[in-house]
Amino acid sequence: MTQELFARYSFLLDRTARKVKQYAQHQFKAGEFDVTVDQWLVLKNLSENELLSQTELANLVFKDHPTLTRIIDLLCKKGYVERVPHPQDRRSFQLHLTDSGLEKVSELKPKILEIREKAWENLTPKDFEEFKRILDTIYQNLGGPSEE
Amino acid sequence: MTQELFARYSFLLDRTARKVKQYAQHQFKAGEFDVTVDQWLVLKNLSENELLSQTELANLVFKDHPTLTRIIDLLCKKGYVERVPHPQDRRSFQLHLTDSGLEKVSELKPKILEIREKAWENLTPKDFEEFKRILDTIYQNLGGPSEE
DNA sequence: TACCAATAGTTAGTGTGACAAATATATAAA
DNA sequence: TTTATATATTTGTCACACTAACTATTGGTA
Repeated sequence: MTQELFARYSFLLDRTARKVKQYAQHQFKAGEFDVTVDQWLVLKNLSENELLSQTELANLVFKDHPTLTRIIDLLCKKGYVERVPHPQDRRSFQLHLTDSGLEKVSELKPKILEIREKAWENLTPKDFEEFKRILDTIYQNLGGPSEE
Repeated sequence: MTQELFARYSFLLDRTARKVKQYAQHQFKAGEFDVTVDQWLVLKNLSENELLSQTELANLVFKDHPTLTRIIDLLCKKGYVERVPHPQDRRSFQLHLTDSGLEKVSELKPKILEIREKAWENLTPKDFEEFKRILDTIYQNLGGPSEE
């Protein structure tokens, strides 16, 4: 009987994740941020780790390689990122934020933190801990690597 | 400073939702279920509510109309669902599970409940309550309708 | 040196999500 | 009745997730 509930929770999880993304995307659009939510995730990680390869970046943001290839294509087209040939390994690139990309990150960072905050109204720091613990447990139950 | 954490939680939420879907999809494929996770959600809701219109169904599963149109197209192509013209309103359809669709639902239902259960190992019923409460709060914070 | 498996990245195909716009029909107002 | 507005669904476009297949390169090994 509780079994029936499990399916329900996976539904709520999916629905909420989509809502969170959709809400952020609306705010991004309203503020004319010129990037999508996923593009922002990539930009932000690049600003925190220079000279990553695409594989390293893929592991950081938990996206697969084809998806990342396309996101980077788009960010290159927008002039925020450059693919620099790796000096030793001709198969790979070092990803590099352009000046324009750096500027974009510092411009958007505070605005996006503010947008993200909205979701957590009426919730306590203890709730965050519980939420994180449950999400991580689910992730690991399904074969994901545990958080370091 | 806690601000930085918020962005992190939205990342974990997205990552976990994708993992849950990915895990289920792998099991669906291994079991040759012949439907995707989203197609299953639609089938299941149709089995619980006969003669829905697409709009009613869209509201149940929280998908937008174009997405639902396409999922139903695929389910029709697979022979699980039929669009029956609405007797009074020529704009709309009544969605109808075929015999094959009914059979598919009863065949898959127990298997899928079992798959869903996996995510909740090491978690208590109290955790489920907390999780549901937090997810619903986030959903409502971002403008979603509250649960009835 | 020649072969071979592993790795980095890309491309193509399908399904889904969001959004805008179009079509057809229904209903209400003038 | 005519007009206006609202509703049900579809179509088109872009972005992302996942799979499979492909190219190029690397590094180990016979």
